[in-house]
Amino acid sequence: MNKTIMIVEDEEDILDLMEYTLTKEGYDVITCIDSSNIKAMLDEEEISLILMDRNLPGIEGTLYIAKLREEGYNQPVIYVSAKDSSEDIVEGFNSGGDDYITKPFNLNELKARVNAMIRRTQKIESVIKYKDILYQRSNKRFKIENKDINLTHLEHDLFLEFIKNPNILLSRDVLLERVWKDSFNKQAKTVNVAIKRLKEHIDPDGSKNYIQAVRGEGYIFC
Amino acid sequence: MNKTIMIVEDEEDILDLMEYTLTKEGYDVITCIDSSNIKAMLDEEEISLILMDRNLPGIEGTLYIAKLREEGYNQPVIYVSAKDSSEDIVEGFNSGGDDYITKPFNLNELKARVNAMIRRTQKIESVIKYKDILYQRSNKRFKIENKDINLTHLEHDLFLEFIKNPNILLSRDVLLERVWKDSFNKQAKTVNVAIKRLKEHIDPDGSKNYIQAVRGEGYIFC
DNA sequence: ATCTATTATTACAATTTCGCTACAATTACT
DNA sequence: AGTAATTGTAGCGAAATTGTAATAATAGAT
Repeated sequence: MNKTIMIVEDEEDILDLMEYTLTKEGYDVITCIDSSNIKAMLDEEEISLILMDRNLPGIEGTLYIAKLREEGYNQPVIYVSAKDSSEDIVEGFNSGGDDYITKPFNLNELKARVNAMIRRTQKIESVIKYKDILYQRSNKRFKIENKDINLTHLEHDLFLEFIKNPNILLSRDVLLERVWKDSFNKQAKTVNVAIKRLKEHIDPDGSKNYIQAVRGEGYIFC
Repeated sequence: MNKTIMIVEDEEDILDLMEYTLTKEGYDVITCIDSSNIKAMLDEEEISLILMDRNLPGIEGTLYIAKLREEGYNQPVIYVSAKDSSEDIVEGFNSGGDDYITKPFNLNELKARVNAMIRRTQKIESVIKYKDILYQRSNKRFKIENKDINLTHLEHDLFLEFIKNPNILLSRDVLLERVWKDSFNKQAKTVNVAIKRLKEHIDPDGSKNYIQAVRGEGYIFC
């Protein structure tokens, strides 16, 4: 699945150039020529990165991003701007930006910075390790103490959710929402049974205690 | 708890300048003048960011980082280098770097880039601290003197109410209303017992006296 | 020092939660 | 379609939690 990048830029030729370059690099690109429908896009699509001009019609890019951040939008932002003084750059970072590219920019550097930011923020780590548990994304399989574990589809998704959130309490509601696609018509007790079945596979003799119930709250993996 | 930054730089005056700047910015700094003990440091300390010169005695910085990445070290890396061509920069990112600052650099920009990288990569966990008590929102757990405390659901809610209102007198009615959902059919004496049970868990030997009764009024936590 | 109202403690009953099982429903695969 | 595997639901029992009431201890007033 391609990652989607949003480019906000009002100069058409620069916009086209960036879109062309990043599309060729394997990204899906959504373009905006002003800030009017950025939020709607962010709400609808899964945007992995925002490339942001600062000189937008109507509003300064950094002010817009600062507002977005306040509202909880957390997507990484790389400014692409002709404002190139140290003060401008610092302002960009302080407004919530993650990187700053000055115009005119080198296309290879743009690609490199975009790739690096996606790499860092999307954590496409091919393996996840936690204690004696190993997960390989390539084949979607878990190993515990180097032994292969056979899980059903549901158990896999459930365990992965725990592995991704070690030491974090997950309520039954949260689990239902994240692991079960059609969570609305499932009842919370369903989680109990699913977890019992998962435990049977990852810790048959119950010695490890990876997943613990927190009474009245949910389950925690540690 | 301060985040720790590792600086790898063989030019002493630059190293000192960076160390001074980042220390003033509130970071702990570990310095290396060559690559010889980087790995040992990474294994021992919790390093949040690596600032890396490329011209190290013995090995090219990008090669070293690429090797680290292969071995699974995942800490964010910002190169700080005099090599400033586009090719050099792209090479830096491709080796596994997350940002690239060219020498000579502006100190404010260094700070801004460092702060932004830390902000992005360190999901700051939300905690409440009061004296030797720590509450972690992520797992809804309390630590006292760094030891995990096991509380029941009710005790948890009750203690949290006190932690949120230190040095404020809370009447039994207020507590009932805020902590018990169905407060209308509970009697005030219920609070007494709940508090006694809470105390047993947070202060078994009664030495701390976190929560005190105020005769005729309620309870106060301090 | 004694008395009294308030709080702490204890014991027990009521309630809630969770793990487990058996079985039904659904899904996946041949 | 037929079969096996997976997943959801309901109910039971054990265990933990919580509320109530009775009793003991205590602080503050007289």
